[in-house]
Amino acid sequence: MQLAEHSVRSMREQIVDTLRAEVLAGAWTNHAPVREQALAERFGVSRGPIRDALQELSREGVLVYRPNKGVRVNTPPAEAERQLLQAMRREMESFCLSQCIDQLTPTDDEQLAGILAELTRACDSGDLSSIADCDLAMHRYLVRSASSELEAIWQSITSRLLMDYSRIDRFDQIISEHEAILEAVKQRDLKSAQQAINANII
Amino acid sequence: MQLAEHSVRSMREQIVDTLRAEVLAGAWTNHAPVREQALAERFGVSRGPIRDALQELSREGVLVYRPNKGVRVNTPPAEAERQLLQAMRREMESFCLSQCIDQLTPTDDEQLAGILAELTRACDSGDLSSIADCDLAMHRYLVRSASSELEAIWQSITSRLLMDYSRIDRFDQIISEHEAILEAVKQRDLKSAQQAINANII
DNA sequence: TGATTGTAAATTGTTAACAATCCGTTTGAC
DNA sequence: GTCAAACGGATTGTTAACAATTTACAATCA
Repeated sequence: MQLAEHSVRSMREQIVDTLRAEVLAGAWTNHAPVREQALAERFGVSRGPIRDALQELSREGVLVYRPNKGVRVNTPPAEAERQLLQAMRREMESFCLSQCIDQLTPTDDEQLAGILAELTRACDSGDLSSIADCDLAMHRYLVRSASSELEAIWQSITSRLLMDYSRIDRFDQIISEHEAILEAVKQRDLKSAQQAINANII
Repeated sequence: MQLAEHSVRSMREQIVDTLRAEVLAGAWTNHAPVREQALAERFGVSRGPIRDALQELSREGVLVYRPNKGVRVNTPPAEAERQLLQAMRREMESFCLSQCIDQLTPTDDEQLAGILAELTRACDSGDLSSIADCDLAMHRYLVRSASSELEAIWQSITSRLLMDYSRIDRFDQIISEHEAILEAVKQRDLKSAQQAINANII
């Protein structure tokens, strides 16, 4: 189960991942526009790579782009749309599990356990940005293990849900849900793993 | 066949739409890499907007990007993946139809009829690029009518299917399938329209 | 006052030059 | 002859300057 070469991450990808984590964790408001120059100075690069990153996040649904006016944080979807997006996310993750579960190695189990450990730490310290990051990282790992092709669609769906982690009040529930996923995956029990994932996607 | 609000299209969007139509119609091979300079000269702009367009098409799944090596045309998905993508496309278009069908106006009917007319012309002249364009345009119109938010995801799914229009041998079937869709939509008959669309997505 | 136009600053869009990287070919040692 | 290092052209990645557009605000007029 070989993942894509992670060592060679372009500048753009790093910026994209950083900004996405911040937006999805609710660190940005959608009232003020995002300014390219400010981000360029923050990351120590020119506006070029910043524009690339903002464009990618717009395509992904985290941000909204309007010609000559820059980008803003997207707004959460209407209820009916949200339900469709969640149904698609469930269907997708179930499929990816069925594709990859029998090809996972103990190394993958360790990777997932590592993410879970980090999630636990994040919950202890109440670091919302890190909680959001770890929660999604676990799901993303399984999707990517099945198909890097589907990962982009999964990310696009998940980003558009704009889940509000700041309204979570029971950190222990998040942890136990992800423990259940990891346990089922470790035992290569497809049905249980799918159930655990469906229970986690609410 | 474009909605009014899209009359002001940025340079990037125009390039993206042009290149996507060509790739999806099978006009490009995936053996040779796509060169930025050649496209820049063809469109009469610098490499900047070209890079933007190629990046967007990569995110969408039409092309595949590799750092420092440019982009290539994507390869069709494996069979299991293809079936998942099609199931998601069906689910999505059914949902969008249910959302928009009661809010469509006679103007929309005319727009759709116009696309169908163009599709018929394209089939008569055997213009594969135009056939692909019109086929997708009809579905896109209905998706966009329901939610511009979902349009990007729909496009991403549809692009990755990399449907091979060059293997179509019965043009009359495409036309009649789309006639059935238009007829059901005109009568605001949700069930029939959903059936007609499901029958068309093979 | 309230609306409208004109102007300047701020911001995004585009370009061309330069830097970094890749890839095929040559060169040279063994 | 084989292999590997080095060279050079081609291509992508980044930057800074410039152009086009938007926005905020002040001046003008009814």
